Formats: sequence, structure tokens, C-alpha cells
Amino acid sequence: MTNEKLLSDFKDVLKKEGLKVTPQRIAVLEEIIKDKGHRESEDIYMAIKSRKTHVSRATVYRTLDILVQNGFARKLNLGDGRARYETKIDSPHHDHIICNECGKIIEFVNDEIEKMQEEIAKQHHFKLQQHIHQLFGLCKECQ
Amino acid sequence: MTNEKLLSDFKDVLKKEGLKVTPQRIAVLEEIIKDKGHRESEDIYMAIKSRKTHVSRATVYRTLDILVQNGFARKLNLGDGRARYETKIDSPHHDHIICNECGKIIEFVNDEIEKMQEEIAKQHHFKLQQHIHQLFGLCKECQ
DNA sequence: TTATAAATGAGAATGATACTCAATTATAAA
DNA sequence: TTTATAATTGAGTATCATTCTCATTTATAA
Repeated sequence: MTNEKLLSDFKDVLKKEGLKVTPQRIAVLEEIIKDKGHRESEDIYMAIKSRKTHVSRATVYRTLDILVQNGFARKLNLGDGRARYETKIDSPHHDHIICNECGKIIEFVNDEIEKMQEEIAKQHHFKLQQHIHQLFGLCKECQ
Repeated sequence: MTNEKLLSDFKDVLKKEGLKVTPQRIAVLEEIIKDKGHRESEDIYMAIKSRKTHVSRATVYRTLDILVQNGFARKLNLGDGRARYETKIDSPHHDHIICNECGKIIEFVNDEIEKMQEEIAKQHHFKLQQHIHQLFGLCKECQ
């Protein structure tokens, strides 16, 4: 998806929800698009601030919520108390391997595991809604 | 393992580490044994307090750390900002399914997934150390 | 029994995130 | 284009789980 399309989609969503299109909201979206990495709210806040747009931490959090709520971004919980955000646009589902030493994050997909999760949920009469699957260890460089 | 054996093992560990055997520490161990559920620090604190032993939140946290460090307990991160603790004694590795509605937690084990995780780690040249695998959805009663 | 290092607990500190509310701003209507 | 107004913003405060501090208490080795 082109960035123009994305931006216009975002504006449409905002309008549809009766929300206003503000420079701060656009800036957060742009940051999420620009660096597809697994970014902390603070990073995004600093990045926007160090550019041009005046923004507050509160607004960054609020906008990230909007993005997550509307399928533009995913929120990750890596267990260290700081949420990470990554674009969800053109980015199929995946899970993560995290290096315990340097913090490097690699994405992985495994369809068999996905299927098994469904089966496990079924066995326990659960209707599966989401899952968290994270592998932690030492990356090649840190071993 | 009998509770007597467990208690004596715990005392041995404390001694080996140059730590003292205190009523507070014993009480936390007893709570972890008593209710094998997935308990919050606050629950354990309240349970000990409502009995007989004088204890503080700080000491509960400190003791839970000791228990985790020495293989008596596991610390779980369910993504809601409160850690859960469960006994690790006579309790083989497992992962969890959590109901998004009522919070019910069910344990599951799947050897194939365990194996695949190893493979995935290998593919990415990681030395696997731990993992988090949690399924979230609606339990039978909450659907 | 004593000496002493470790443990405890009350309360303060921390850190990420959420909330409050007065001032600002986007936007629909005139 | 101007205006009216409801939504948004941001500075600072609040929250909440957890950790830290440090003076007091306690377990334990001698």
C-alpha cells in the first residue's frame, strides 16, 4: 500500500469515527510507517518532537491506541513493561524471537503452530481470539 | 514431593546461599504450595497477613524472587501488568490459555510445538532459553 | 549470650501509561 | 470566510505494580 493511500485511509477512518485530522495524529502514523521496527512510544514521541511537529506523550499514546484499534498498528508486549508498536499494514501475522542479550527482535511465522493453537483451543472449548508466542534466547552474535 | 521435604529443601537452599530462614519466607513458600493456582503477589500478601504471620509487600516480592531464582516457583507475565506466580515443584513445563472475559487460566502442553520452537530458534541461529506462549479467547462459559 | 550481618517493613521512589482540565484547534454550518 | 462548538491537545498530576531506602529488628554462628 502506498503511503498516500494509507494516509487517506487513516483520514477516512478518523472522519468515520468523528475524530479530527490533526498534525499530531498524522505524525504518529508517519512514524509508524517510516520505521517498521518494534518501536516504543517514547521513541515515536522523541522522533516526532525532534522533527517539526509539537506533540506530547499523552497524544502519542492516544494516537497509538487509535491506530491499534483501527488495524493500522499492532501493540506488542515483550514482558519488559514497555509496549512496542509495529505497522500492521502489508504485514501479515507473525510472532517474535527476542535476544535476551542485545534485545534484537526477529519475526517468524509457522503455520503448523498456528493450526495447533486452534486445535488446543478447541480441545479446551475456547474460542481463540489472540495469542502471544515469543521465543527468548541468545542470537548468533550474543552467544 | 511432600511438603516437609519441600520445606527442608527450601531451608537448605537458604542456608546454602547465606540467607536466613524467617517466618515470612516460610509463609510465602507455604502459600505457593497451598494454592497451585496462578497467584498475584497481592493475593499471597493478603493470605499471609490474614492468617498469623506479619509480613510486608516488599518481603513477599523479595521472597517470590528467591523462590523463582531457585526453581521453587515460576513467574508468569499475562500481559496485564501484574505478575502471576505458580509452584514449579512437581509441575512440568506448560503454557497457558486465558479467558479474555472471566480470566480463567488453563494449562496446556504440546510437545510438537515445543519441538518446533527449537527448530525455529535453530533456523534463526538463536540459542533458545525460554518462551512465552499464551492463547487468549473465550472459555466455554463465556462464549 | 553475644556479636553481627541479614532481613524486615513503612514509606518513598520509580517508570510506563492514563487521566484532568483549561486552552487551543479542526470542522461543519451559516 | 466567519462563526460556533465539540474535539483535541499538552502540562502536569494520578495510578499502579513493583522496587528501593534505611532505621529497626532478628536469625544465627561462635
